[in-house]
Amino acid sequence: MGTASKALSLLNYFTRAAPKIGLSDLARHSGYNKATVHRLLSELAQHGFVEQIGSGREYRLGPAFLRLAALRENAVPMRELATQTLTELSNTTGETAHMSLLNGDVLSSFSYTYSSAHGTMVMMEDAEVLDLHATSSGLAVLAHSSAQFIDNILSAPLIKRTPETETDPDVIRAMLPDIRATGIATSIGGYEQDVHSYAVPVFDANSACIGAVAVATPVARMTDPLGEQIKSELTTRTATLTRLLGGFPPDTFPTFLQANPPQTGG
Amino acid sequence: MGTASKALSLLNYFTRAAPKIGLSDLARHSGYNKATVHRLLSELAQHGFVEQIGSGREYRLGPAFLRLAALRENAVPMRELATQTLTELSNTTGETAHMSLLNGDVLSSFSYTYSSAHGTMVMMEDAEVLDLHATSSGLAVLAHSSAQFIDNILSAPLIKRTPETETDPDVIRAMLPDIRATGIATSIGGYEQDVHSYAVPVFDANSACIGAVAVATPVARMTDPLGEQIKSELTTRTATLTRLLGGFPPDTFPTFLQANPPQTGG
DNA sequence: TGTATCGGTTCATTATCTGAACCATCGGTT
DNA sequence: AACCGATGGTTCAGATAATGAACCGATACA
Repeated sequence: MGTASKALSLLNYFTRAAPKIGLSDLARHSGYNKATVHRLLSELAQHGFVEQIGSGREYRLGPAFLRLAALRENAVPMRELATQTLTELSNTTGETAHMSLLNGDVLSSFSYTYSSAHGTMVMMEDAEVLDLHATSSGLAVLAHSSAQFIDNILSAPLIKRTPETETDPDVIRAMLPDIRATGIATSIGGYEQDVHSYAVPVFDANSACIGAVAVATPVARMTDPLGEQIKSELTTRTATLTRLLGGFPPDTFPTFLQANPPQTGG
Repeated sequence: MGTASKALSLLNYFTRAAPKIGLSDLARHSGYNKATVHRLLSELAQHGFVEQIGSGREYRLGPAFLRLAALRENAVPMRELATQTLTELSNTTGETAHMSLLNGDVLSSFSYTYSSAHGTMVMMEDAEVLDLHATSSGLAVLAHSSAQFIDNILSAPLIKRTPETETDPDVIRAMLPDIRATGIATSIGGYEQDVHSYAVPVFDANSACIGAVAVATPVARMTDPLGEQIKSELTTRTATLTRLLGGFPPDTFPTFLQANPPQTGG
């Protein structure tokens, strides 16, 4: 692995739950030598990607991301388009809609909208990391990723979030062809107990899967008719979003689901 | 320079004006070998920090920044506090207020608010890079930075943004003691013609200068009374903001400007 | 057809990164 | 006060990964 990758991978250990991390902790988690981590952190700090809190204390993410995120959003106004689609989805289904994006091999929530139709709703958090094996969004992404990526993810230890979480790589692998064929991934209580969700993939201009859009309901509220409605709204609106973002579903993606049938030629 | 720094420094070439950059361009601008740039970009791409647009085409900033910016904002809710201060500033002065943050050696606009008091206002852009030598914010930051940092900035070529832009390092250096003594930096038409601005520095918990808050008016509107009012509002409110952000002005910073006089002991 | 780009790749050379062992410091315990 | 087990940070010989000139294939243009 390249040195730059090592530096960048350190950033993945900062989460909502662990916004500040000490040098030794980071060395332990990453498996790198303390001296290495220190040097990488120094370089990251030089560019504002991390910063130290007290004098000689823990590290946290730096202000550079605010600038770069603004530039990214200016170049690719994803959030705006996504929020629009999600709002439509949560309005028409009366449930929570969210979009997640793949950053390297980390899938994290990007945007979400709630409906005011019910007293209980599935709640989301910004930048929450979604397990690829334990969420409908994760499965949707996995199903449309390269064999190498799938191997990479499934060969790592799979966390058992709930009693319902499937952690057998072979079982998960066996689920993917069906997800590919239908274009829809499902999760019932695999990530959070009492949450039932459907997800469909989002693709970029190279037809690579970059994330997913999902609609989640409390398990008790998910009936067959609601499920059908959600799947229908989800597939058509997400197909539109993919196109708005400049992306194209791959040839293998079930086209009967798309909002507009593909043009022959052009 | 470390390899990680080289990778990170590539990100600085992406701007609002140049959101997409090709491999050869990036190699030229950075001065690194094309093979090196390619390898670094590949590593950045692996982690979602850059992405390629078509098949084998230009690069742009990746989606990882959205996630990391959300985490940063969650850990350090700067934007919220800054926006509040800026809103007060633009309301009481009737002019444009903005805050900039230092990322490594790049100062960029972070947040800004307008007033509706006049028909013409100084306009700002998100993530706009502000020249350290040619803006009041930049001078405020420079004046409270280390000698090494100042040397580093002033030894590089200084862009002449307008006919009024001061580009002589020695002249700029001679301005700094006065800025340090008064706590306020001024720029009249040095960055954008017809813009007069005052800026004061913001400090972190280590008393390092992390950015600046400024109020900018059209040159024609800046009278002595307005200037005095702006400087007064700017210093007191920014001192409060620094404290809210968990920072402390250094001992050398003129304390008579601060909102609350420092406590002896504690 | 010829030229000048482009993005991307190769591989011997070499510069950079690595990591065990080392400080100095801090907080808690005895 | 002495000890312990942490912490963040530093050193330097040896291991490893970064480097860059030259290369390739593709594309665009005249």
